[in-house]
Amino acid sequence: MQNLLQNLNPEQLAAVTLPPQNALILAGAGSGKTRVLTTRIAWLIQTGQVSPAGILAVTFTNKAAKEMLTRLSAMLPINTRGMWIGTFHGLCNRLLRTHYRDAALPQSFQILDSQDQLSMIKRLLKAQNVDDEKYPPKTVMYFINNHKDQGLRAGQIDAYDAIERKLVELYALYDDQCQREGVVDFAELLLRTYELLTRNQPLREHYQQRFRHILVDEFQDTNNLQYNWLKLLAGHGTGGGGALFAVGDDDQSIYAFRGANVGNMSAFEAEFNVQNLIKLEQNYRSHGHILDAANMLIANNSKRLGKNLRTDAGHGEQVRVYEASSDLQEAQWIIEEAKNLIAEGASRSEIAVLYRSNAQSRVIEHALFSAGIPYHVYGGLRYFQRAEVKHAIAYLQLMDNPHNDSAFLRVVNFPARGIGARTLEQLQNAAESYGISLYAAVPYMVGKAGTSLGGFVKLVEGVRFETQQMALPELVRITLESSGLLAHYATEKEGADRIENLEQMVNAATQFVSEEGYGQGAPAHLGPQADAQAGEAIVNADGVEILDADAPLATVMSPLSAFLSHASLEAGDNQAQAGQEALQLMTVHSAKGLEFDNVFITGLEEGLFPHESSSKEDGGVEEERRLMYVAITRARKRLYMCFSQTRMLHGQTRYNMKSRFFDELPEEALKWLSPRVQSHWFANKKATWEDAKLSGGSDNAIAQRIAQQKTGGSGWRIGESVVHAKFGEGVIVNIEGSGSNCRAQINFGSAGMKVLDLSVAKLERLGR
DNA sequence: AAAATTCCGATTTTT
DNA sequence: TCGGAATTTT
Repeated sequence: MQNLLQNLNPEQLAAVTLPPQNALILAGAGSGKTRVLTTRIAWLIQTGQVSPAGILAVTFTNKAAKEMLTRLSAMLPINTRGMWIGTFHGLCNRLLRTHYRDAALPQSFQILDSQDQLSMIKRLLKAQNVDDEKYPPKTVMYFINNHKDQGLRAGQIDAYDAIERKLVELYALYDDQCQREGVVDFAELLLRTYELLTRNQPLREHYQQRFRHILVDEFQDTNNLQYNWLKLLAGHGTGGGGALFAVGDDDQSIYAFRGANVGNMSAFEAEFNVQNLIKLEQNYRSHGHILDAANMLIANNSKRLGKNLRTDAGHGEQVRVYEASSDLQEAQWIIEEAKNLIAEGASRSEIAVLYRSNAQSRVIEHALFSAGIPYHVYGGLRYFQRAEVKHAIAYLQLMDNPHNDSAFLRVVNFPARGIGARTLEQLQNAAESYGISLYAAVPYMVGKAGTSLGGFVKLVEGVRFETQQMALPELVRITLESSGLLAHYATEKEGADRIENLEQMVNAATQFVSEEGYGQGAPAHLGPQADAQAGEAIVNADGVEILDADAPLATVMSPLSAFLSHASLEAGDNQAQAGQEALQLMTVHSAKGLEFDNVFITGLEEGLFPHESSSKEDGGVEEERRLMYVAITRARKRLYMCFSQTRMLHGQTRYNMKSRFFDELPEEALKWLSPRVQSHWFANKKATWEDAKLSGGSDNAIAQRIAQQKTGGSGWRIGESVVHAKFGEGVIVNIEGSGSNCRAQINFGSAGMKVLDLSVAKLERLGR
């Protein structure tokens, strides 16, 4: 215990040892948030205030859940099994598996990832003869998901026009189809669980009484459904529920675009009558100048809960700012500085290059590649998303639940076995008219189609039978073999990597079996294991028996089902990073939660960061500012910021102004590395030749770029910075016509793009 | 059924 | 511009 609370600062200590009441912890970046969360759990258990089974800890990502578990088992001598620590989706999965009958799901329901969901919607639109120009599949998907995230079923939506009515209809049809197939999408996991607990009083009360302490990480990222889900479990308004301990940072709320509602923080404070609000403002990560920059920037946001980070570390070095003339040159500069850092002894993995959008990585990657510096890009395809792996998973899914049409269609003719588009169309019609799955419709097919499809069914059934008594890894191996996938890729030229990925799956299954505590030899197909310790049986007043969805999962899921859930809910690592020392390239979003000694924030230009589409939605710029805040607070020792006067985007050269965020940073914390007086025209001219050299451009390319420096005889040049009395600072993007008919297209940033007559408009040159 | 061609979209992302 | 998905050609 002494150990546990050692070295906590007063605020952290206060948070950890709060009485069992609702609490809101405002945890600034680098303030030891995870430490507080895990120490709180350990303290509650060690002081005997709660048993491990009374703990529910919820996170958003598997990574965060895993980290919490790891830290906890280091702190506590006891088994962490009894605690419920996981993601919203993972916990819902567990609840639904246990109470599948009450939730009206088949025991081996399967989880659709976003890809599967989209393809299912496409299929639905086709079957319904819906014009996909008028109702793009993506739009339908967003409509469905957004409403599920709000807790709304199709029947609960008020539609005001024909289009909305159609979307509602499609939503209902989609849900029907999912139900027929026995599949659920990600949002459905949450909504189903919410509805289950709302509807079923004994179940609800059982879990409300069980979970004495509910702890939530990254609370600012919760959407409305998640908030209501927590409210329900915490027994809000019933008096009988547990205490909700929410940890979050409103200044790091950067996921509004996927439904996160920062307002949940203040809603929680008000609705749960929170008496315990603790701010963690002591930062253990960054040097002073970096924190000053972050603090001053974020102060420009309104509606904050209010927080100011402080550090005991000194000022440290200033933030280095660089203005490049082109995106190529920006990349070149980054590489020079990175080389210097490495020469000074910095480890490559302690250098991060952050950007607002993925498209920006290309130029930087190219430059790094040319310079021979190893790098790692975050956010590529994850293991379980790879085509070949998804194919293998589809075969496994069919063995566990043959009515999953997505899985059926994915592999019915892969590897090719002569089942073409016509055959499948017939099959889909049959399935449609009988209201059954494709698999179930196969017996209705006659002739050649019947034979070929029947062969496929026999294949699936055959493997299923053959593997009945096998353990999971063995089952996976046989499936890879019998499906013909291995043989198929063996004939492909580029198949070696794919085969390796497939073989990797046997290892993944082996690892899964040992980590999840399945008896090594347990048959993969078998349902809840007889020898596994059963969950505690509860009988309510009406004599209804409730089985607690307790660990281990083996009590409620067959190893195969569990493995398939795992594959859907945890898509796995992004590519084989080879573990070598490499520069870290990623978007600002994916950098959240990480920290590095040295950080580059790149592309700090109006239109890019803040992104132009953010200025259209209200609160958009404030969210971009929070994003910038996240970016700045990633850095421990050294922070670089850069921007470029010209940039190639979607095949066109764009002329951007420097980001407004520079004006919101303390000048004394910045060190400008590039001369700021240089005119755009001169810089562009220079850029033209430098870029030509960098990219090895031909004379033709050089001439083309120089041709862009046309003036229209107006005295103004493209790329030049100007000031207009009304619109403020801008950059000339294009010049049309000549003489008295000469008009210039000018990007005034937040004031928008304007076309001005140069003989009329009063413009001044900007000597920056 | 594979190969070639056209078309489309383009912020951010986890489950 | 460029990568992927959809469509058409061989």
